[in-house]
Amino acid sequence: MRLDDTRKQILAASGHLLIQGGPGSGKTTIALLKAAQTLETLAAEQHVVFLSFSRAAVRQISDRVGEHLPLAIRPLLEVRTFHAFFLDLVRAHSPLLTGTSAEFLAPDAERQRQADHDGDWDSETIALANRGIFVFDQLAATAATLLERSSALRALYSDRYPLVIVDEFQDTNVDQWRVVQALADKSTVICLADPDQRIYEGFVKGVDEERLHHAVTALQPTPFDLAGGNHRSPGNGILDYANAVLRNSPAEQPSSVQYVRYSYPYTPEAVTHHVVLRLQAMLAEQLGREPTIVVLGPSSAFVASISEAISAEQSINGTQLPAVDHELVWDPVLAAAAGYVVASILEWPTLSRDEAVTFTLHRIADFYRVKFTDKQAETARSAIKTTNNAIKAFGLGKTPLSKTGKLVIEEADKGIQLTGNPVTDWQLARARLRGSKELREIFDKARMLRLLHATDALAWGLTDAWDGQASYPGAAEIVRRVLAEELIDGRPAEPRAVTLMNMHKSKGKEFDGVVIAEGLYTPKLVDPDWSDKRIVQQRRVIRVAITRARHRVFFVRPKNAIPLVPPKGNRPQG
DNA sequence: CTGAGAGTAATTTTT
DNA sequence: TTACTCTCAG
Repeated sequence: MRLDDTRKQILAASGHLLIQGGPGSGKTTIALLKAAQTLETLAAEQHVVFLSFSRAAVRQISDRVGEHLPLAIRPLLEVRTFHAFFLDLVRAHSPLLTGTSAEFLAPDAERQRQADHDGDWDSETIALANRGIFVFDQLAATAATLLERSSALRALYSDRYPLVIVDEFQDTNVDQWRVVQALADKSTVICLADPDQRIYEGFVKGVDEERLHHAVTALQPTPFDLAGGNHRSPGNGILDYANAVLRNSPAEQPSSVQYVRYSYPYTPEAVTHHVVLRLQAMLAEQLGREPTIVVLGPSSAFVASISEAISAEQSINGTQLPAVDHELVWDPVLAAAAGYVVASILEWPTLSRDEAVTFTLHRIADFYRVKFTDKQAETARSAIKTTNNAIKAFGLGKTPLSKTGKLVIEEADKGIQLTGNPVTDWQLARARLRGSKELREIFDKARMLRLLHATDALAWGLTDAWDGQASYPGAAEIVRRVLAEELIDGRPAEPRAVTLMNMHKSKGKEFDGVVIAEGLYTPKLVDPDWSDKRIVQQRRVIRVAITRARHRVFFVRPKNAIPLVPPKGNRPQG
């Protein structure tokens, strides 16, 4: 990359820096160049740390380290997620605060506890942290408190990390900001930010629209703006169009952005299937290689329904559409909980009738504990209660009142013939989950495990568990362990040709082609009934989604959806 | 206490 | 369309 004046100034500057720039403007690149400068001057034991939000982002940054840093100094740059960084800090130093060693509550365990807890969960997580038990959300707060209270610890960390780079600074929450502030006392801090990519403010606790102002006031950084540049999609109008959507300003629609409108009897899922294949063909021809494509939707549930549709071949208008191999990015916790239910059935042959029924019913209750969230409180709560009642009734030798309870007993009495092939046995066990609303739901969610491509690791684990005759003793525990490993330590999978995720999750990623789909009964892309604030926020999300594309964007929208931008001039838009 | 039926609303959360 | 919450009969 040729260095322009702004970049030369950044390399020449010292002290705290605030580097702003839009999607694809090269913030990461200039930060790596700046890091390289510092790395050459480090004393022994010193490192530079580059903090980002997600494992996927860490992976993308790490992949680019090779392009900008000489081999010899690469190990001195630590590219890490906030959480991994804080986890180490808390693990090493929280005994100072709590007097006991640190213990961590994984997300599924946290949600189960939350379901059993009466009263405010946030205050409970603080109480737990005071006893040395940490949920993910308390890691940043604890790290911040430790650094604020102990000048020795602050000095230790600043000495070890003379330069701290903070990615996606606009979306840092208050505790992450406290950590940065504490380190900024002695370390140099570089904040990378795009205020127009604030997509978490308002609903993620502690994320604040004033964050950049706080930083300017507290750190007095030298500001730089890379706004003009665009290295991701130069010359094809995608960025300009995305900015027009952000500002709701009139825009010419570039040929790289196309709309497909659907109406009854076509479903958004089927039309998206068609569009993905068409986009794949267009880009393959344009680029002369297999393109990467992402399908983005406003909600995870809607994206999951698209995933289900494109997993099978279907015909639309007499055209046969082949199934599309793809990856679905999905919250794995609930799918895992459904997986424990399936796995519990794989243990039946080695359990007594009593044990088998009770074990599986407990896993069903756990599923609803995990499902418990503020929004789905009543449904989950009543399912937990009903299942517990069934367990109690069964324990007393009575027939449970609930349908699910009766069905589990019925199935356990039938027994299950397993073969030792984990894949077919898994399907056999899963097929027992039907006949009631609860069992059907668990059946559906267990399907996600296949889509998460967790099944390879699962199959290996189960193969080890097979007792050689009839059963998989300890299967539920193995499933729990395999999935927990995937969740906490798993490196993000290699990007696949087609990926599906919600729009928020796409931030920081890039693909050759992007399909943005909008459903009929699922949340809209924009809705004039929303508050102005929500519309502005949603337009930021759509801009993020559009700018993931290097080459082409397709929208799939209902026929009557209102346009995202007013047409330019008086010409009617096609 | 469970589950059927009616009425209503449909987001986003890194680890 | 689907799924959540509330109400009420059995």
